[in-house]
Amino acid sequence: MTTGARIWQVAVHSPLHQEFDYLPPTDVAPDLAVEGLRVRVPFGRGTRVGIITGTAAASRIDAKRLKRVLALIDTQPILSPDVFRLLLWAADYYHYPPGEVLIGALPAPLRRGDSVTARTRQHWRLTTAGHACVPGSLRRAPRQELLMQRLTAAPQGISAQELLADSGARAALRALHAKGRVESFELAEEDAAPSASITATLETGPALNDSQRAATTAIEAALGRFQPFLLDGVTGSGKTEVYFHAIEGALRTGRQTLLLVPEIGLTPQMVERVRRRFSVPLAVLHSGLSDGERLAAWRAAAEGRAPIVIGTRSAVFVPLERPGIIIVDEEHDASYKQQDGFRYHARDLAVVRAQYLKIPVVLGSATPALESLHNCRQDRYQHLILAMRAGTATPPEIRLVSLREQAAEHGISPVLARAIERHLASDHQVLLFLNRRGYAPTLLCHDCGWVADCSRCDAHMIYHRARHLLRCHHCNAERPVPAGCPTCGSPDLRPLGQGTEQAEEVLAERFPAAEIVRIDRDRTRRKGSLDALFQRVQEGRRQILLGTQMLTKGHHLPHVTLVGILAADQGLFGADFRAGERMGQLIVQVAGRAGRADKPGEVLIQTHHPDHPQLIALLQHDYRGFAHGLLDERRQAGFPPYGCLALLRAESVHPRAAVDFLAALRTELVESAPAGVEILGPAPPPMERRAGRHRAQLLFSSERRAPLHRTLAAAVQRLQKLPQTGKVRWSLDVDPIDEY
DNA sequence: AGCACGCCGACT
DNA sequence: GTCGGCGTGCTC
Repeated sequence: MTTGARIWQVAVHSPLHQEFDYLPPTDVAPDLAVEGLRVRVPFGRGTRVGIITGTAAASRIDAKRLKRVLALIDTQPILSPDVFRLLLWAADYYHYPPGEVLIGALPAPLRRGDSVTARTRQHWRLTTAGHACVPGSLRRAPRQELLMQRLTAAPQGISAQELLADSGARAALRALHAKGRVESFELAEEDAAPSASITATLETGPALNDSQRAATTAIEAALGRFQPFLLDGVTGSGKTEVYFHAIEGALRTGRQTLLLVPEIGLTPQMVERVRRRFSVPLAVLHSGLSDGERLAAWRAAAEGRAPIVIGTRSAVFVPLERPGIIIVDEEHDASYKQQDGFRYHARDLAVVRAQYLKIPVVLGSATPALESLHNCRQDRYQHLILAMRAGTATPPEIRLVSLREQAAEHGISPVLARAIERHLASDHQVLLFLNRRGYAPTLLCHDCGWVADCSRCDAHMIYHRARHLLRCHHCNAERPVPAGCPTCGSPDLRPLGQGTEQAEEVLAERFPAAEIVRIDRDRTRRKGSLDALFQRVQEGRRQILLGTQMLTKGHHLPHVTLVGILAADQGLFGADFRAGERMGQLIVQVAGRAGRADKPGEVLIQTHHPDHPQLIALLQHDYRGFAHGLLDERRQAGFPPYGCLALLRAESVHPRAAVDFLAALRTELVESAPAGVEILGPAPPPMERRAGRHRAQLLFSSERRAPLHRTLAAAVQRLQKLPQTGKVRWSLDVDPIDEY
């Protein structure tokens, strides 16, 4: 045995569930610490970028087949130790190829092998004329004023990247340049000064109430050690204010905050609030960025130039130079779970990362996930409960409207109709929730019962009246509305059921004095149109807002006093075990939109099941009681968080291929499966055929994690060797959040 | 995933 | 006689 490692293990972007062994380059010191460095390696016929994950004295691979690393790309690890470790842990936990996980976590230019360190960077500083300017002389141009302030405080100049991290800064900087007050210059990378110390806050927040203060105190006391918190408070209880105090706490100790938010839609709002509050550079990471922008934000976070990093799901993997705290806003939100490829859960990984970093992590929600509540019960998380803020209106009154006793006319019961009249008459807004786009979910032949079905999915096509076509909401197929029934020729084709498009029409007829604002994906496909709609709602009165899921996501709607849920039952009886939890979260989130400040709110829920125990619990404004009821059911059924699940999905264009494939796997696995691991299926998912592919799934369940994990590892091993009869595509989903 | 090798239809 | 369809096999 020699002292130096003779083999480097390298993760390469490839779907193979393994790392690859290479010989080190000939000119490298044998004791060089190489873990985490990027390398260029020969792979197959070409060459690729890889990351060194470890070293070994020997390889299982035949020496003749071993190739040599072509070149080292980095001199420092490309990822921080915690992120490196987190990614490797996640690759193992989610049974996803380590190369894809590691390389996939890098911004695109780094994935291709670009150097992380640019030679020089553009900087800006004040000119002599700029120095002569009186502070406050730009009161009518606040962005320019802010830039001037920051540049005055930094005589050595500030990098363009840092300055331009703020929205609108580009135009402001141009204006100042045109006035001759600022000039740019190039500064070598190594001379670039770290950002000036961060103290100033732009705006002071409202005074904290007792429960906010208690939460803030607990979080600040935990700075510097690992401690998960569940910050549990209804809409209007001031969670954001607690986040801001936590961020301030981290800033005071010179540490960065990683703030995770659900997918775009909410992001611009949160970013704006943070910007207004803190005069520090932000790094913002979301899916809408170009490669260059993403790299710039990533580097600002990794190099510690951005004290606050805000991002969606994938930002959980962004390295931080001086991490202080991680905050996950709306932690129950499903968008934290990646739904294809590497199916990780960013909230869960945030907790793991915080543990590695020995820092606190705050999960905030008005409707926490059952998993998080369970973790509080187990004392793994500290439960911080925010009381309703003083001065806020009493919580809205929630009532069920039974659709058994009174028929709804075009989806609106008389009780709801009267309530709408009443609230509009007092100059308020009404929000109606209907989770179904289009005009009608079915087109039916009145004579023979024919229904318009999608040819590629097991689903009805939705009738869209405005565009006069049929569309499948699962595969987006479109076709014209037939003039007559394709089966019997009858011209009497009728829309059946109700979607938002139809509700809009009905409401316009019933409430001619009100403006109807429909908000759903059909309306807001274009970028920015959602913001425009909400802007109109901010300014308007006597409006009926009608929409889908989108309406539940945290926009402030101060003039809404009545919320109506037109059809609560759709969600209650969904196929999978999370349907009840989702429905409850949805009702509470929508109800949270009703009534603010001085205007008392009212919530009406239309249902055919007014005696449903889950609905009744929600009437008492007792989400936690509701959740604990669901948890008891989960315990009895052995479902998460009392057991672990994994779902193996398979699909193929051939009708039986996916089922056969999974059946073959199952046969191989059951012989060796450890005790306590159940393998159910192959079973058809809720929609057996989708976009022309036939689907099947295998459900793995176990009370304990370890044996499940071993079974899944074995499953993946075999899956790769199984003959691919009929081109079966498969994917494994550990901790699935839905069943299709 | 790439990227090649490998056997069967319509083109200069 | 070739260009090219995507089936299957491999990557240290």
